[in-house]
Amino acid sequence: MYQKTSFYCHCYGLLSQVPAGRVTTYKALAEALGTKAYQAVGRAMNQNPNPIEVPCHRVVNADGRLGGYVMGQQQKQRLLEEEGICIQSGKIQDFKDKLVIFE
DNA sequence: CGGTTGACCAAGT
DNA sequence: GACTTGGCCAACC
Repeated sequence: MYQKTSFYCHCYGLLSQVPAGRVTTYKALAEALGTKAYQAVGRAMNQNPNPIEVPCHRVVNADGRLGGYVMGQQQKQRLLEEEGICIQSGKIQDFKDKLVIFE
């Protein structure tokens, strides 16, 4: 499993809790981890050791933008739309409505 | 152990 | 709307 760091492990764990058709933000993940290392969360996704088990394409910026993606935002956007998320000009529509917060 | 980096965030210009 | 500045924190060198 993920034994790189508990930090990364948490990110993947939380992310795996996000159902299809929903999205989360780097901020939400970091906050759920009890930290403010938003960038660190993004780093974990970039290092993404297992893009299969971890739907990193469901993670977006706090503004509702797609942010980045290993395969490019184009691919990320397409994947999200496939799950029922509407995106326009690289921004998610009804972003807050689809946003998932970890409690 | 100090400095740089980064799929970020927020506020200011 | 775009760009700049400051801040945050883990990972890397």
